[in-house]
Amino acid sequence: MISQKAKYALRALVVLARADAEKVLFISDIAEEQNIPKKFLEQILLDLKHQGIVMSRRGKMGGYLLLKPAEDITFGEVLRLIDGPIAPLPCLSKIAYRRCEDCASEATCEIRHVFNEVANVTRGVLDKTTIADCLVYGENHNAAALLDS
Amino acid sequence: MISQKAKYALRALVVLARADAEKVLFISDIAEEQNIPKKFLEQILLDLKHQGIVMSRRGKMGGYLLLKPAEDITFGEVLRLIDGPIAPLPCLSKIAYRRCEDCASEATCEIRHVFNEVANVTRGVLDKTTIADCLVYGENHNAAALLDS
DNA sequence: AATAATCTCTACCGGATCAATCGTGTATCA
DNA sequence: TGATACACGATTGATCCGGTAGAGATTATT
Repeated sequence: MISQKAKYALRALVVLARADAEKVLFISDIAEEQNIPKKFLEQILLDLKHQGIVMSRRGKMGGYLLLKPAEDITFGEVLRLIDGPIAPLPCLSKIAYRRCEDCASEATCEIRHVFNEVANVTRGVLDKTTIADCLVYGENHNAAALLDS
Repeated sequence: MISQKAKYALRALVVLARADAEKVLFISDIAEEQNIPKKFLEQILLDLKHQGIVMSRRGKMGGYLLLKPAEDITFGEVLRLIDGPIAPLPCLSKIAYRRCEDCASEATCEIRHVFNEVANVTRGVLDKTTIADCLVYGENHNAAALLDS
């Protein structure tokens, strides 16, 4: 399960991507559209800003906008920075490798290859999918909403 | 990341699978071989017993053994029962579906398809891999240990 | 019958993490 | 100058994680 925070981050980025480039959006507007607690979203966008994914302008008429094109922001990137490693075991993480202390040896660890395979397939999806790939789904918003109900 | 508990569970099952069928193993022997805190492993094996994966015999000379052949115990099964759903979103779980409260509609949710794809590929690995698939790696234990060091 | 070795089960604990919320500060525009 | 935005650190309450403690039940051995 990914965290609520990561979910919010991804959805906020989609909203920003949907807006015209160069146009700044208020935190409050994004929060309202996506049902995200405003103060929580502040933190999240601040994190994304520190990681160079979005930019902000302060003061009245301030707001947020994407710093990179949506095609260049992958799900993997966002998830790693919000939730940490994607790998299911610390000894398989690329960004935060850590030995399993209780494990005698990585070569003979009985379960490591299985989770290595898991890590590879999930990275396969997450590192190739970008925020831009989500934009199509927002288009016929109303039609889809009807279908779902 | 999977939990420590799940890791222990899987490794304990591998140990049980490696023993002759019908032979009961002490918790303490499994714990020692795999560096698992004994009291914690007690709880884990009890869980696995309640789920019908292992059997126990009480009293002196008691112990645990597999209730099903190792080929029939999948990683997915064990992970679901220890760590809960494999799906990265509650609205994608098969064993514990739950609507995302903040999400307006599943059909228009911008990120749902991406995580659905993730869920499918990870389930693809975890539900086809069994405890028996791990047994080969334990065989030339010593050779592999040397290579790893 | 006593004893020792095992599993059974419930309760508990400290620390970490999660999902927010609060409050204050700072920049900017009208 | 005042209103409106973001900036940022602190705090909170709930839950989970990893593990420990201890009493009890069951069985084998002596």
